Amino acid sequence: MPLRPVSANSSSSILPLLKGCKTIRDLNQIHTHIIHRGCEQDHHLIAHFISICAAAQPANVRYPTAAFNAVTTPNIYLWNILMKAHCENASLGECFALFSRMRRESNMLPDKYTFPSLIKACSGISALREGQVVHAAAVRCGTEGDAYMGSSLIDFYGKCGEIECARKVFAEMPVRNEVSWTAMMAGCLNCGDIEAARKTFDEMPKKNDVTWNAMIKGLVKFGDLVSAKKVFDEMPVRDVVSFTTLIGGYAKAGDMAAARSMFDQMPSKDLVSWSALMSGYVQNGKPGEAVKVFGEMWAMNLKPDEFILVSLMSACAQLGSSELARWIESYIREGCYDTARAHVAAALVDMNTKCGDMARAAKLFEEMPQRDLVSYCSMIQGLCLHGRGAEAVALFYRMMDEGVRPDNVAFTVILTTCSHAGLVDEGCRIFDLMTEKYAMRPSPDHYACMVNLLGKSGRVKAAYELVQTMPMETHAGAWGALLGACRLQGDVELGEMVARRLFEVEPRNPGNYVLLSNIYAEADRWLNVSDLRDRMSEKGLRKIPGCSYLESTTPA
DNA sequence: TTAGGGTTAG
Repeated sequence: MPLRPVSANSSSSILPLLKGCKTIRDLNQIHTHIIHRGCEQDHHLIAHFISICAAAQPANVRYPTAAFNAVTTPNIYLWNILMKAHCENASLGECFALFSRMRRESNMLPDKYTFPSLIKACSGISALREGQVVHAAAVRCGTEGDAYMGSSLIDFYGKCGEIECARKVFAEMPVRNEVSWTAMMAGCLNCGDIEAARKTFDEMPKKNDVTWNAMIKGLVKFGDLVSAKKVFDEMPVRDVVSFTTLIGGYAKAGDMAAARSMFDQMPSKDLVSWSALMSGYVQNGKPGEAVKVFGEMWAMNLKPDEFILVSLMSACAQLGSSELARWIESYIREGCYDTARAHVAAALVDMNTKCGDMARAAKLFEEMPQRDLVSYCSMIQGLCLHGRGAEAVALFYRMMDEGVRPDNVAFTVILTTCSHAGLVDEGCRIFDLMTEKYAMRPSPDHYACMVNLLGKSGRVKAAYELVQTMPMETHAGAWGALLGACRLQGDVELGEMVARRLFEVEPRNPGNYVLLSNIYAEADRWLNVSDLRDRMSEKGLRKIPGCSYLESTTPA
């Protein structure tokens, strides 16, 4: 932002310039100005500086903290502004460190403006114990009767699933407003208690847009689109959020025709609504449609944000188009987007691996300031996709060494990789790590990966023993994989036993009958084959014939 | 100062 000359030696001439700042670079120039003009002790100006820093990109708390540190006697207002900036942009640890510093360095008590932002920071990551500490401190400071405080606490307990605590705060509030009622209702929805949410909704003395939209969202979350649409229709005035919530609901339910129709009915659209439509197409495996929507936006001269670009990259990854991938990358570079942001960086890596440019993906991956779980998984999966199983396993170990904790998805990715690459010992070691080091309960999918892995290497008995240790009921995925392994190894006896279990849980899946039939056929047990085919006909089951591109295009 | 909509990996 170009600086105009400042005429007066006062904060009033700097303030308008400050309000126009969008990036940290702009703020850097203004800060120089503040120092140069000797306005460093101006509480009003510094407060504005801190809150604008908190909203600027890239987010950063060191800079506003430095401006704050230069103030010799900051008042409570300034402390609270800095606290809010931390709560919005720093880790919870840094927020608490600032809170301790405030208690230590100032002789002021935190007030009713200090606590809501701290509580909100705890709600954001469902940090129940930390939030309870803040709640206790707020009680000691005598701020608990405040409406903002109460609403923050209701929201916090609701988001942490502690609905009884939320109710207690709500019941004890001397004055409730729309925010506290809505937070209470959203808490019920978060805990899955639709009836209680509905009751709260009906009992509310006054509703606003946020209330109505929270109710729609809650119904969408539980897959009750009919009720969600009914509430939407009952709303006195529908805003862009109501439409977008419903678009997301239809997309989640796989009804993209309804989502598109809702989108077309919107009186006005914002970036979030465009993003909801695009990601809907991506999630429903319609990348071409997503790219078309991007084209529509492009034609309207709208500048996409990072959310939209991530969806576009995901669509491109599904299409596998290296040409589009190159275009997107150059567009992102020229548009001054922040490629270091976790979602953007991970999507870039994923897109490049799936569009065939492993070298580019690896370069982007290594250049990331910090690699998170998703980018590691994208890269591991990319290596698997390109038949580089051993490197994928090595990367998985590097991820753990870097202190990134693998989750369920990460274990599925790496176990699938081991299975594809035939890395039996590695797979078994990683499966043990999952249960022993990380104390995680493997899902049926993880068992299915292990069965595939053991089965492919001829260890069908070990696969069977593993499936028997599964704590859940007979699971079609894992047992189906075991039947496949029996066929591969020609184990008729075990195959019969496994098939019996599968026929119980999936009596109408022809695939299981066909697999067993193939096992019999390969053992020349034609009488059994014929019996099994009779059973299939009795049940009216037919296997849909498999068809490959080669078969369908080869002349007979 | 508090409550509502969209993003990534299996």
